[in-house]
Amino acid sequence: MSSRYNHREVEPKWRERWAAAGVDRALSPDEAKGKKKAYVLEMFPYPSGRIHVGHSRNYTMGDVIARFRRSNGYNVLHPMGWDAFGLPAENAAMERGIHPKGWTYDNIAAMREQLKLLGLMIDWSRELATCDASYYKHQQALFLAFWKNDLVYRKKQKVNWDPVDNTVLANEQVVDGKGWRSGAPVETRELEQWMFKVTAYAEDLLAALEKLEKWPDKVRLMQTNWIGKSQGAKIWWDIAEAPSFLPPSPAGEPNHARDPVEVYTTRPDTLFGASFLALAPDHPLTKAIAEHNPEVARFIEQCAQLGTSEADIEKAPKFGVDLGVRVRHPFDPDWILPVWGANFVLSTYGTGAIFGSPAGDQRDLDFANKYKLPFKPVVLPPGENAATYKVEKDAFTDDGTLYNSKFLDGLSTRDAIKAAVTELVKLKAGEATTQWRLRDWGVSRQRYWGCPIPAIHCAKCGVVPVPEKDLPIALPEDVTFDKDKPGNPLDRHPTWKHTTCPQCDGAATRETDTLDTFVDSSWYFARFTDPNNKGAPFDKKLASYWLPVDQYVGGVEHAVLHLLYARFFTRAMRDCGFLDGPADGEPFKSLFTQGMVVHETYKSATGAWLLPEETDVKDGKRVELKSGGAVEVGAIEKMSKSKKNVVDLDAFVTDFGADVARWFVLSDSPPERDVEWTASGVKGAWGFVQRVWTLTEAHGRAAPKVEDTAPPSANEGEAHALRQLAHRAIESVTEDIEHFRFNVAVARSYELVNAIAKLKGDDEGAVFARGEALRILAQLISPFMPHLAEECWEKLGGEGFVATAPWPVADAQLAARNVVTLPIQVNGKKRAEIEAPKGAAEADVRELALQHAAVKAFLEGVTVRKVIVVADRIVNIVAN
RNA sequence: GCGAGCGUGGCGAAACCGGUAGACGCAGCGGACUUAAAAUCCGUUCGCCGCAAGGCGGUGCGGGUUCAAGUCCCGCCGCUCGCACCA
Repeated sequence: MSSRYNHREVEPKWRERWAAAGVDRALSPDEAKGKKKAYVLEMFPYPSGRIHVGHSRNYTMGDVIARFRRSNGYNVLHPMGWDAFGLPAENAAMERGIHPKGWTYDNIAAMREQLKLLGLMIDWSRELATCDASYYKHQQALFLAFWKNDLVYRKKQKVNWDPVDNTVLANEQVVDGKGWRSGAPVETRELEQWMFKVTAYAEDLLAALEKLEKWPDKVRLMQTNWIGKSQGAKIWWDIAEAPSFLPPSPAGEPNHARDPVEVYTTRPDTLFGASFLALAPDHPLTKAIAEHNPEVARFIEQCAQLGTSEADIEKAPKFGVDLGVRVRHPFDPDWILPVWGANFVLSTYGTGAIFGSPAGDQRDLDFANKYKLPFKPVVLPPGENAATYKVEKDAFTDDGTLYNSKFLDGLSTRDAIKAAVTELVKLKAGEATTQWRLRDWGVSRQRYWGCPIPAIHCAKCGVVPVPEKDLPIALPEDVTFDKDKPGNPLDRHPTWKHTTCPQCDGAATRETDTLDTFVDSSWYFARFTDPNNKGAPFDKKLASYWLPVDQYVGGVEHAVLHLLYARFFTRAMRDCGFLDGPADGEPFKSLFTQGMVVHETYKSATGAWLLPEETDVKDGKRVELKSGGAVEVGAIEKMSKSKKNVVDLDAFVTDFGADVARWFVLSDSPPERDVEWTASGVKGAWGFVQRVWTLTEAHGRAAPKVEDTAPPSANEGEAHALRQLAHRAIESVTEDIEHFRFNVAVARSYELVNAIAKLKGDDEGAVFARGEALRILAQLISPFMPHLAEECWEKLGGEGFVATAPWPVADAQLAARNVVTLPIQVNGKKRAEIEAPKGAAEADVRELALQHAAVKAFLEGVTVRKVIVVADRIVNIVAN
């Protein structure tokens, strides 16, 4: 009689045995002589509290790859750590009076235990947390090195300011232009901020994308667009008229009343369609006028309330104000245009000033229509007539032929751009220029729970770096988070910031800004190569051995910022002498962006979110367990704590086991797409686990070894068919894992199990074929369900761990398909099937197809015009 | 608003480089076993017409290219992600 598979005993047993045998450990380069290395990494988690099954997908995918590589003889590095600085810890501190440090470390302890339950093959000896001084000490050293190498500077930047809470707001803390806690309208303030010179590498960050062949095209495209290299022109517009209040200044000094306004455009060809100039609200000229013109001042104020989020600014209705300045058209001194301030002009791109050419740009058109500014079209779309073509509500932004444009008339868009630039250069009114959308990275945060910036402000010496011997600059722990004492706790700490200047020994203050948490995650993958190094961020040799990360797995939401910053950091670390490799500066050789786990959301009668386990289905309706009241079933959304649509990992593993969770999140949906967590899916995975175990146990004897010769009866009839299928499964699953088609690998495993169950009989051949297939099955599922696979492996008399056994190799002869089924189409519609030997000659196949009775019926009365034979695939007969 | 992606049965999906649409799983239906249920096993399941053989239609919508389109091109619709201080 077969016993039920008991995951509660089996799973912890194997985890203990793996740990005792050190299966999870990465070998040192010396120990691993002769082995290839594989560095597999999942984006490390923020320790937000507890792990739910949604998180597990990302780590399971990485684990499948890590285990697969281990089985294929690689020296595998698969580490885990914590992205432990950040806002939620401070929010928890404010809301619940807990210290961010205690909250964070408690969460880490809980989540570590949960992750261990999953049976991930992780080298826990390399665990790190970015909030440890032992980690951020080295980050401060990197900051100082970047500073020394001219990759760090200070600059004024706009921030969202909450005037009630007296604090800087993150974009996500601005809701409808108001602070999320105070509800006060947001103001924009300028603060002196620390910047990383990412743009120093703009050209290389762009060019190198082409070589990242194992990154998804969509991510490369998003990065390309983000970097946004564009060719265009700067144009200088002479001022014809300016308000008299703009103060005059001596020659040679900047003067808003006299200096031309510089504009950047990618479309100088549309200059004759210019209707106005528009400046950003924080353009120097706009600001200078606002000092004397209340209407312009109000305009700036209104813009400030939009916050700093580009999405919010661009979604807002367009508005502007006439600045009272008039400029001359570069191609016609008598043509005078108005200068406006406009909310849709971004100060962070180009020169913060544009010329509006309404017929050729939708935003310019909307603006011109709103303020009744006259304009005319200058680009004629292909196929349109100049006499009748009109632009009213829809701008034409594509290429066409120039008209209404004097010397540019008749030229194509492309030629006209060149001609216009040539003319601008001749008139000394402009020049060709390359523009980037990419900006330098502002890393200052006015927050407590982050890495302190190692700088000192001295009244005499200015801003001075902290000497390296004084690192780490550690966060003080005695801080308060009272709601009524707002601002940065570091800044208001009574003693922490007071120090002496390392240069003049005079009284000085520490920098109280901390680093953006994106900095923490920009180099952690390098630290993992040598996580316990006390004297340096990491050893050069170890980093060169392990880097780049061979397989990086994470959410597509990081497609731009995190990945770009990490690419910048690797280059910067290399150029500052920390890294020898990878020479191309690319940290991640292969990238996979996985989909999320989504789940239905539930709301009680009172409108409160409910956990799935707080509800049940009764008579086809979902009800609240506690009250019996009706539950409103909401949208299927990404599992998140706030909507409570989460399934906690501990409880699930207790009920069903880690293997069921792992199998489920990889089944059904392709890894890059979202997967919905459902009870029926769990049931399916559970049933599969039981079935594999039942079949293995029922077999009741050791499986043949790889080197054993099959008895002749195993190569006949059904036994032979099972052997073929098993060896084809090896080929397929191996390919599927290589290409991240985990859901297909799962389907192949089902097919194999179905075939094993189907083969009856206890003769020598059947026993051999079944034993062999079960052994192969245990190996093929071992990266997905490692605990079950070990138990089966042991039952089948396998030596050692299945986790360290060499990956099975398909017998090419058994896996080969000698006969193929070819569909025969007549005029593209399938009419028959024929069987033909693989690689059969085209003429033979053609003949077979034409002679087929069913085909002949369709060819009666028509002439065969053409017969297309695609070898081993299809035959299509064209006839009429 | 801008940039990117996705859309296939009742449901999750598969389909390699343009070559049999629906593998595999879930759910359903029919049956076997059983006092009964659960579990298990066997069969069946895209729609329409047909006793059947078979035929016709079908991959969000509308066009196009091709001997052949889920796959390529153009235009829509819907959803998801990112937009620089969430991580």
